Amino acid sequence: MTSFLSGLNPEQLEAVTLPYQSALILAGAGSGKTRVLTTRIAYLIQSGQVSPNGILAVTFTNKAAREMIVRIAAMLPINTRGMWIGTFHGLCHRMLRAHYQEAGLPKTFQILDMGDQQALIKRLVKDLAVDEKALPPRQIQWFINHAKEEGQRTAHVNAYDSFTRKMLECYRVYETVCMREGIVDFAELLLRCYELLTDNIILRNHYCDRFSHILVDEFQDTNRLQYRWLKLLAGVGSAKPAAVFAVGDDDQSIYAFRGAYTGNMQEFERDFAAPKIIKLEQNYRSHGNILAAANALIAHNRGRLGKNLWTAEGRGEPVRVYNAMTDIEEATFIVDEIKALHADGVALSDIALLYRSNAQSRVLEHSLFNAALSYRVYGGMRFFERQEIKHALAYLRLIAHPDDDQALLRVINFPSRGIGVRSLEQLQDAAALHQTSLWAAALNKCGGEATTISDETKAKKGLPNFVALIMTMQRACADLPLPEIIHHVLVHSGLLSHYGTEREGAERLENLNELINAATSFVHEAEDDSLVAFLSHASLEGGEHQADNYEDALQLMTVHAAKGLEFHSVFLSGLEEGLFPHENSRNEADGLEEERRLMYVAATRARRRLYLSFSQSRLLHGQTRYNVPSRFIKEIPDDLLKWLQPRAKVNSGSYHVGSEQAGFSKGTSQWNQPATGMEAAGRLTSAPFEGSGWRIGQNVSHAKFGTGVIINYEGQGTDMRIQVQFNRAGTKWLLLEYAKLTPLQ
DNA sequence: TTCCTTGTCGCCCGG
DNA sequence: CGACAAGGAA
Repeated sequence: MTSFLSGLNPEQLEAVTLPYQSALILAGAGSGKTRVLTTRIAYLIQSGQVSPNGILAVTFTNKAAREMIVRIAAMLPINTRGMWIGTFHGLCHRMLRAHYQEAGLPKTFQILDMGDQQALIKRLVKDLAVDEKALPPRQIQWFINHAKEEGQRTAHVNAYDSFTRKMLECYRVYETVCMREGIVDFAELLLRCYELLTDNIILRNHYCDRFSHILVDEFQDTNRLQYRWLKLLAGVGSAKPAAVFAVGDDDQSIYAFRGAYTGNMQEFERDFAAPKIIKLEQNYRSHGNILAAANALIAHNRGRLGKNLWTAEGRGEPVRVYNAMTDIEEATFIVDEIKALHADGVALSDIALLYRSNAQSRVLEHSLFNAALSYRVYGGMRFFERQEIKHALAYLRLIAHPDDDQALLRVINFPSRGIGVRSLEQLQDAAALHQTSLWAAALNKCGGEATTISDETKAKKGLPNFVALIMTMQRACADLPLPEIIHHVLVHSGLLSHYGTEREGAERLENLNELINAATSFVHEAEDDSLVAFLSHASLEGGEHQADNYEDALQLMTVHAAKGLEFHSVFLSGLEEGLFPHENSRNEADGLEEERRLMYVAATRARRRLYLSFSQSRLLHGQTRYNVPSRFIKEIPDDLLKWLQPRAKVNSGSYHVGSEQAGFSKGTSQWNQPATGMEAAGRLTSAPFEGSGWRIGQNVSHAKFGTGVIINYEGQGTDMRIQVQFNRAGTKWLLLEYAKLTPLQ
């Protein structure tokens, strides 16, 4: 039975075999954290201390949850279904579905993702006639989520100033609408579940009795509400509290900006009466120099719980540093280096190219593309967030739950069926008047009329047509299996034919087809294969469709996205003040320290080779910026670094002439002046267009608009139109024949 | 109503 | 620079 215990180091073994008690495991990067967690679960079950039903394990990502299940299944020949393993949100969702009545939710309640939530708030802001400039929807969204993550309902928020009062007003209205429409956002899943367990003693006792062992991954990322939820579920203070096994690393806490509270780690010991803190400090991933660099860097942070990683491996290679003139040259260097590594036998998929913010990826991608290196960018648009998928899901949501205004607004006129802003306004007024959902208002308006419409009466237009469509779908789909429901909806909504005729529609059609495939595999895997369950799955999972590509490709991602991963070689680009550490971190308390932890996470991703690079100039947001090297480079001892020189001749020749000059000439724009006529002309170079007698860059005068410069033209002969940028009147297209322009100079 | 031009604004990101 | 929203013209 101890087979899976062999190979553990003493600290790991101690953690895995702890007696029935709460414990905090400080697990450094690459110290075998996941192995300890999964082995602990296997050990508890194998030794008969708990049945699978008594286990609850919580993670932050679906990926981590899946990995945990797979690894446990590999160790134990048992059905993992009995255990509750999932994300905080997934587990809360599960409880709310099981007890929707006690939680005061409709049976078919739907989950809002971030995009849905933002759209809803925008809609409300419009209705409230609030000034969007003074109260940006993004900020309102942040306010609401933040309040909920602190466990605060509208009644609990202190609003002393007018700004907060306005925010609070939005929060109130938002809550009312969510209740009426039966929708729930991510933070609400947690808060609602927390309140359910607080208010309902019978339920709470049931779950407290059931889960005797609770295991938490990435504990440093928990927010205050999650912490309280854990306390409640563990029955802290009761006669027999659960044993909570919390694994985390304060040095890798990089989500403070979304509510993670590292104080949870300090308070855990006291609140959960945990007699034991175990440190896992042996690193099995990186060579010595890389670890030494990471340790030296993170030592600059204060208030750490204290931990120093070491390795039994040798020192390995030094950390390489490259100083580039421009961002383009930096990219060229990285590409050359990756080619060399690849030629030496390192798989592309074992090399990561990391950056602080997504905006940096463009230049890098450009160079990779030109060098014909295959690469894969993580963190872009996710499957269930695509426009066409959102539209399809909206129809599905209406079938399951027609009071969902959000979904209705999304597709009431898509594909267009003649319901314009006017009819929509009337509908919204009617709904507001009776305090009902739009759907109810629509039914009211159409009376019994709509229900009698059969398929032949296509002549009917507008609202009645839409109402009939949804009702027909509801009837038709009542007894169909999920994939067929989706197929039916795609056909009858007109989405398929709409995208079939659109010029860029081929990929969208493919995605819609993929949606049916996703539903098919969902039906096979999930216990509950209903439409409502699938919709929840779509919101909670977001769809990480990245495992399907097995081509050997370089990995591009942000440092945040790289957490938890490891690679043979890691390139960390853009190590410049203002970029990394990011300038926005200057205003935040603990901002710099969080940036340093981010850097620590980045460095500890590398097994064998770590490259740090920075550039003296960089084009960002359409402006060339001149940066100084990141302080983080200076925080690494010199004897661990190896400064690389720019490659000689062939390469340097091309980038010095090309990009450096471009960088400096564009540098004039740093004064932020609007482009003058001369500049515009200079960029395009004077180009006469045939037979007209005019040329681009020509200064001209117009009777009404004043003076300006020709910047473009189209057509020919009497149809020729020219575009003139006037000094006062802006840019205009004019028919050359009638414009009566006077040439100047 | 749709298409196209014009203006604004921008960080990191899981569920 | 680009994505996206808002407003004007056909």
